[in-house]
Amino acid sequence: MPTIKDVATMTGVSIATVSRVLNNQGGYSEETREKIESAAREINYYRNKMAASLKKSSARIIGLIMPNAPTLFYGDIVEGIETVASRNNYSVIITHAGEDGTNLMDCVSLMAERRVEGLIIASISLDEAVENQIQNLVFPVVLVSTKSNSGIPYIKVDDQTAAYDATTYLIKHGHRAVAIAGPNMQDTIAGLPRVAGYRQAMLDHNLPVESEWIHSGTFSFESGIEAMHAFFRLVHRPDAVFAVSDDTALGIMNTAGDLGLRVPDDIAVIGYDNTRVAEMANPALTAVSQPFFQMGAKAVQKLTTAIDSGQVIESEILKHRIFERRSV
Amino acid sequence: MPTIKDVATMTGVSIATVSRVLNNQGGYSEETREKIESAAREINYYRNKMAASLKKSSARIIGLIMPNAPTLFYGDIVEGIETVASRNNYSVIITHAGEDGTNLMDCVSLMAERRVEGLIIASISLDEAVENQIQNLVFPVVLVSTKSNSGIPYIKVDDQTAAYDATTYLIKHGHRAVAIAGPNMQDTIAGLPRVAGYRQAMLDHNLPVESEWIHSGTFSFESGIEAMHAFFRLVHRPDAVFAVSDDTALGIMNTAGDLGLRVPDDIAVIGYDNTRVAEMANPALTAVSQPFFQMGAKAVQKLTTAIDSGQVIESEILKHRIFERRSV
DNA sequence: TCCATCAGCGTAAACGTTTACGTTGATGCT
DNA sequence: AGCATCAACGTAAACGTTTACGCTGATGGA
Repeated sequence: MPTIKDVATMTGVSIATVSRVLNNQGGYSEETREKIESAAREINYYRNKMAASLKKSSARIIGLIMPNAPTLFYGDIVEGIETVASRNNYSVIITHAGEDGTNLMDCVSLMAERRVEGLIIASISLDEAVENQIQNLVFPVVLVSTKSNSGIPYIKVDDQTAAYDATTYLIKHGHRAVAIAGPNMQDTIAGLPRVAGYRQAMLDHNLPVESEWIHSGTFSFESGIEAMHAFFRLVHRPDAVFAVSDDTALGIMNTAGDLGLRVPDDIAVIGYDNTRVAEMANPALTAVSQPFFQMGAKAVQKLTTAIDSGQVIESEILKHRIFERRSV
Repeated sequence: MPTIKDVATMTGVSIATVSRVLNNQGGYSEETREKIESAAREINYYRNKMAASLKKSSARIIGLIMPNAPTLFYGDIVEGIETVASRNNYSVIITHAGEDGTNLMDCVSLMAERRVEGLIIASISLDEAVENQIQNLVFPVVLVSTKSNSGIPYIKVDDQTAAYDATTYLIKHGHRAVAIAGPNMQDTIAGLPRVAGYRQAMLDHNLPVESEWIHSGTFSFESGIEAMHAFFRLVHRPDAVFAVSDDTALGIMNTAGDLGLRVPDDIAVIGYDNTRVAEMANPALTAVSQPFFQMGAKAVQKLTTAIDSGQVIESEILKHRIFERRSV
């Protein structure tokens, strides 16, 4: 590939001058600028950012580590990140850490080797080894839609109060036997807090919760199907369910339909995430939202200001919101 | 950040030796390897891939350019790409080219400056300027879910025969008044070919097509809603519709329900894409599939073999398939 | 006329690696 | 003893930039 040296010899100037016009730094005549620019165009010259980054020790790359889970909000979060990244002249490089983040340490190391200037880890819960590794990094890291208990900053909604609000919403609409479907009980970030919020809401409204009303799962569509079948068999059948994801909510709604129950008349359901399928469901799904795009955007903003200022990043709880549609 | 030189002075060897053990190249004793490795760990050394890439003039990065369109298959295609990329020790760097690829030239330039070794452009149609730019690139480029008429290789399904098969499927199931909903008539890649396939299928089965049965749109959910309302008002109302995307299909199904029509009894619908929502729809949506994950995976495979061999990439038509569910 | 100033440009070092090539000492063989 | 061989390492150049610093000639002012 052509280098700066090629265009320098073509135009009879030094590489320093070429570099200067390529970076609009001034210190050259209008005439030489035109010569250089047309020469560069002619030989199809593209500057080598790797070399520049090496010299400046600033690669203008931010890293993104995602789980392999086939989630519908994947695109939103990536777009949020990439949008504000590119606006600040950063490129983003993306990796997957396996279904449950098995591969996370390697991903972090890779990012360090690539000399990213900031790192975002989305929707993966960290074990102690990774937390240690991250503490020793020289660039800022921020978690999105997950959290840490060792000081690594994160951006997420408050799962517990979001869950609290969701079930309270059901209660306010007259439901007394409300169930929860889909939470992974091993998941201390998105699982347990949501059932805790659910429990608290029931408690605060003096409603009993039967143990069969808590049907755990994996946040998946299938979890919703299983849960609904289980609920259906109950003698004291719930009349509303808080699904811990939109996928799960659709599973609930579909099998409710198969079972001859009408949503929301026979059974109300509220979802979680407010992905694009929520409005496409039938009936349209009422859901509490996680603002994925905004989360990604905010993560990059925090990262860039941290990079520029050297200041440490503060965690932030984003406010959720219930999007009322027609499933309750 | 610590460099190779730091660990060299720490252990009393030269940087060449450090480099050798870091790359498992042999030519050192077991003793020094251990010294070096533990020293590296101690000072938290990460090799600088940018510097290495500069020297080796191989960055092991492949570029991915996506549209900004909020599509549900975004995640699948990215995962397909990243999975086989990382398996081959490539990182992937991702950019968005705006809603309709407005920004595409800049994106390509950025990729060239970052010295990607291969480039994937997904789901964006190229204008002449970009095609020219791409022709002059020194690294291989492959298009995914879009095509080119100037020799740039692509991977996609055959939209026209896929559309043909979809409407034939409806016809075989006894429908005679089949409509098409959602195609963008400006889109010569995903729009026109699909209505052409639709028309051909109708023609081959001696079925008349009324002009009102072709309801154009933007592949969106809303397009489906509009189309269904329009169909409903017709005196000769269609009894089946081929939706040009799953989103559109859901729009059709939902408003059909609102209008008191039952799917598939009163009106059958077949989707396109077979995204994850297809199985989550109610009733589950029969759809012709685009294998997004596989498309991404295949793109990277072609890219890596092209990089290694220098050979030119051949376009490939992936076979679509109809996933039969319950909407027809 | 002389000097200061400055636009316009060149020189060279540095960024952190990789790697061709050279060097050293030990070992084995005759 | 003499030599070849080889394991184990060091030296230094190179990759393509950026940038501090220095230089030159023209210009203007006194």
